[in-house]
Amino acid sequence: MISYSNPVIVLNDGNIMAESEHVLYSEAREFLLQFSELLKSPQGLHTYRVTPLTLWNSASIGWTFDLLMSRLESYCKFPVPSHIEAQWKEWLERYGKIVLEKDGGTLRLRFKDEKLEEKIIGHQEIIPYINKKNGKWRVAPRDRGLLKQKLLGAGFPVYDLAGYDDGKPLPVFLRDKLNGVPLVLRPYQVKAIDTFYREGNANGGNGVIVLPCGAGKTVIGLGIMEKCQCETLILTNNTTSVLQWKREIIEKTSLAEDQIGIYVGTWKEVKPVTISTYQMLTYRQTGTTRFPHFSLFNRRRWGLVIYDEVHLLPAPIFRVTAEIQATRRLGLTAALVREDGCEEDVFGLVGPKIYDIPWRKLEKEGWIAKAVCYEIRMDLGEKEREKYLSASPKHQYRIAAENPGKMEVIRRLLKKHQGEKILVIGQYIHQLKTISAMTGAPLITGETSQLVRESQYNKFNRGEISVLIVSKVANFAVDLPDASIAIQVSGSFGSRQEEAQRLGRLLRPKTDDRTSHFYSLVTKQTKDEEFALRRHRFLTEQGYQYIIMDEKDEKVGFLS
DNA sequence: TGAGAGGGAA
DNA sequence: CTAGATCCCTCTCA
Repeated sequence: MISYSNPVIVLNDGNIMAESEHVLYSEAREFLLQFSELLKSPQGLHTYRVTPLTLWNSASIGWTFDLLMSRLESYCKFPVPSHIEAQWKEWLERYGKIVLEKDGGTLRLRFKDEKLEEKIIGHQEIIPYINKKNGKWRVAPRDRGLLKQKLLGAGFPVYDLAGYDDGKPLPVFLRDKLNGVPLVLRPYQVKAIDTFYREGNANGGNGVIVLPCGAGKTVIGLGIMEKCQCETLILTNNTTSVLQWKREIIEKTSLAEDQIGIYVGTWKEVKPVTISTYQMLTYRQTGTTRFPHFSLFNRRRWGLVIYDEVHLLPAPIFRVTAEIQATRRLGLTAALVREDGCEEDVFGLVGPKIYDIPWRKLEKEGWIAKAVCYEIRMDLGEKEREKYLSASPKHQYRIAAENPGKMEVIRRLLKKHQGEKILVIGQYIHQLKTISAMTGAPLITGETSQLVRESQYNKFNRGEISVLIVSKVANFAVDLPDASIAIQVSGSFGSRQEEAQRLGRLLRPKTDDRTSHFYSLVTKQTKDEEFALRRHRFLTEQGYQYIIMDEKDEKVGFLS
């Protein structure tokens, strides 16, 4: 029921405002994220944005317009402006109105609404992919992806029911090899797998699954391989991750080592299950335009392609992906946010977001550790402030991020959490070296050899050292040990993805059930503050609250 | 034959 | 855009 005591207002421009301190807020947030995204989250009043893409994602998991509106009204202070309601209805209901289906040996585009057919005729860019005969819109199978991409770009999502090639069969079964028993999956993992693979449903078989770090995304990939029973190509973003996939497949499925190939710079093998990197595939000889390794997509009859860390998928891979629309495609990520605006390509070519479980829900159920986030704000010293003001905008962020005043806070936090496993994470090597010199804790950067990294990680794991200082290596390293405390001293501009990744380091469940603490150190009234706010956005969207502290450890507010 | 440095790319 | 990490390839040296 609409009521003035509710927390939500839909504005005339279509944005949604919600009172973040309201008792109904966390419930409302979970609902709003079903069809919108968080735009701004200042204290007190949060803004959400609805776009065609956010609505299509919600349609793809089954929301209808009427269901959405009736549920929305139960959180609203006032009725939704009628022109906004009409706009949303139009956008949402486009999903499913244009269907691509099999028709003999070719494909056919069918309209459930004649008006849409008329609208689309006017779009020049799709003409090359259409052959209109006897009132039927025929599409060549090889144009399946490009047509979908062009139509999506024009604002018309295509509901693809043309089905998949099964690929070459490959028996795969989940099993706990160590104990010789079937592998037991967590309930949400089973649900994610079932959502992807629906028997007899041509639309089951492509899409993106979003799950926090430590929630077992690899196992979901393996579970889907078990459902598909076919040869599989797995793409990921670095070699450590390639090796990790291989190890998990050997440990947790019936597949033997010789059925798994890795395809990277130093070692190239194509086997029934092959694991490669995005950089391998996007490699081009300098000065040429060919991608010599794209052929990997045709080396075997893959029935499934898994895109690990799909938020990092580079542009050329989208192009190949457009050509393999008849192959099942699974995207995995902890945070489906891109700062380059290619979300639409992920949606169009890999698939919509089909499964997404809020981080806080997994926390409540005990699958990931409890975590509290802090933003500690401090001043910039007089001398530094002068330097900041006279610096070019390009350098200002760095000056603020490297604020020497952060040192004292780090010292205090290290003392406060003495005895716990602590990661200090930052973006500037110079700053990290200073911290390492001050604390005596070892520093790991991209320069550190794999051997040394491994030995430090082991010492940290065994508790021989309790503080580890890490650069951006922490963003990519899958083998970085986990901790219960993280101190973020600087970060990559506005990267939400990075912040999510860093908190993720603290989320492996703790044996003693302890709470993890994530500290973000920010210099007041500088660009550092601005970027920090942007970085926090993904986690606040997930329901994490940042407790704002001043230098003296006094609580001064909340960001939620 | 393999290790290691260096360049280019995204 | 930044700064940094990573991966690919090629070249050199033993």
